[in-house]
Amino acid sequence: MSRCENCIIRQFNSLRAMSKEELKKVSDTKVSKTFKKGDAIFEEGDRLDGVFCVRDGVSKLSKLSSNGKDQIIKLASKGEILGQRSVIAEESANLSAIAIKDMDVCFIPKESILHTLNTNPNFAVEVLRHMAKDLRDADDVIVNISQKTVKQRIAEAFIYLKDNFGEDELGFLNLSLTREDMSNVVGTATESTIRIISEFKKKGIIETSGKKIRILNIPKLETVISGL
Amino acid sequence: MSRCENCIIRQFNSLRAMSKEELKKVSDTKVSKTFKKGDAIFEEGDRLDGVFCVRDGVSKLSKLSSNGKDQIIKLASKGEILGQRSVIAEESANLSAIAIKDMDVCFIPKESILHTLNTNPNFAVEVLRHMAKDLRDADDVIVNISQKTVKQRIAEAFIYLKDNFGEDELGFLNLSLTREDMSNVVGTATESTIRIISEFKKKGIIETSGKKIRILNIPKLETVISGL
DNA sequence: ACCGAAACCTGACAATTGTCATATTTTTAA
DNA sequence: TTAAAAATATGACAATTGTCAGGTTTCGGT
Repeated sequence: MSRCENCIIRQFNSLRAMSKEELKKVSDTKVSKTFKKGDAIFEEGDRLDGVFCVRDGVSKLSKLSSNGKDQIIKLASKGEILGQRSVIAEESANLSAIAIKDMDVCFIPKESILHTLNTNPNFAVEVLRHMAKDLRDADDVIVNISQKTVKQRIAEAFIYLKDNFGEDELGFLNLSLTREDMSNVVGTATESTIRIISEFKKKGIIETSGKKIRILNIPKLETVISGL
Repeated sequence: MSRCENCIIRQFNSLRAMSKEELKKVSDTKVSKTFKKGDAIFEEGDRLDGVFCVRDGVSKLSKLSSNGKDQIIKLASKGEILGQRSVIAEESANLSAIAIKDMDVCFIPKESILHTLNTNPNFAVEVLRHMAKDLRDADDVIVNISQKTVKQRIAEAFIYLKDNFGEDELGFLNLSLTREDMSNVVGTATESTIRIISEFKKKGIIETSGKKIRILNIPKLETVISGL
């Protein structure tokens, strides 16, 4: 089994602020796990006794609202640490984490994390910086959802998917969400998303092939986002 | 001038995790300031060279959206620390802080904060816990804004104002927002807010006297929130 | 290759929310 | 106190979005 000390993923998250010794301890207690598309890594309300470091795949972090719909708060992929907020706050999970692409993760028991937090200020500050960034992102999402139209938000979501997950050789988005997941990201009804995607197709802004989506005209997308 | 070591406000925020010595240093470098209603403590994009500890009054933290409307992300009062996120992330402020009730704050230069963060893990973890809570709150706001109607959100806002800022002897809310600020909290047009408040008045759910608002029927408000 | 389930699509309509225009009331400041 | 400015209020209407009801297509497993 691979050792954390040699793990490249580490470079992308706060674990890089751990000392050699701390990493060794983490490595000794960690457990590799895999999750298939659709599997839950954890669910809202679960007590987490550790965090999950994503080595491969993608997970959606969502929260069930009182009207029965899921709201996707974030998409997490390689390098992200899941469950950190709950472990630090010593609360049960406020979000569910469901795999939307087969995942390869390391489970790290919370003891190593909490101990390092309490003894290594570098690590604590590194985690703090990450959380500060998440918080700013959340603020931006709040503004977007409440001040932009559904069409603008969907256009933004495509740009987001391109920028964060990239495109394959043929220009198709590496990560294609179902219309329903897309709706849960932007906070709207599935039918609305379908209609707007159809409209984008008719206008030559995007193109689909099977369930893959290719962005054809970024300037037009930007125009939609700007709301003109 | 009063000393941080004796400041009661400290109990409510992460400064309580500082040692006597650290507090003394903070106290020596801090500067008391007052802001009148309408004054900006700082604005979106400002580089902050410290944080602001609120001793009295209330501030709205808001972000301007591309369509020219403000979105209020949070209302901060006694005990809150403003600007912490930006100082920690070493970024310019992502939000503006405007006083909505005359304020009495202490400005604490970032050096003391950052130095303590890097040397006192207790303090770092305490700050982390606070930020973890803010992040969860932000997640909840995202779900609320995208999945609930304007009417539900306004009803929730009244409960929020009552729970967080309390009522005076006569049962009037201690903090009354203008209709415009209320709109910017729930993310809707001012006219919509006015209409819904009128409706609540007609239904005997709330009552107004001048610019003060009194909640008359909490169960009815809860019913509105539940969406039946 | 086939079946059932899930995903996708479209129309028709209703509900919600935003915009504009215009009063009225309240607050503020000279 | 009094005039100007800001906040509140309401109507009429348009735009956006949601819901329901029916389709078709695509996909995964046997």
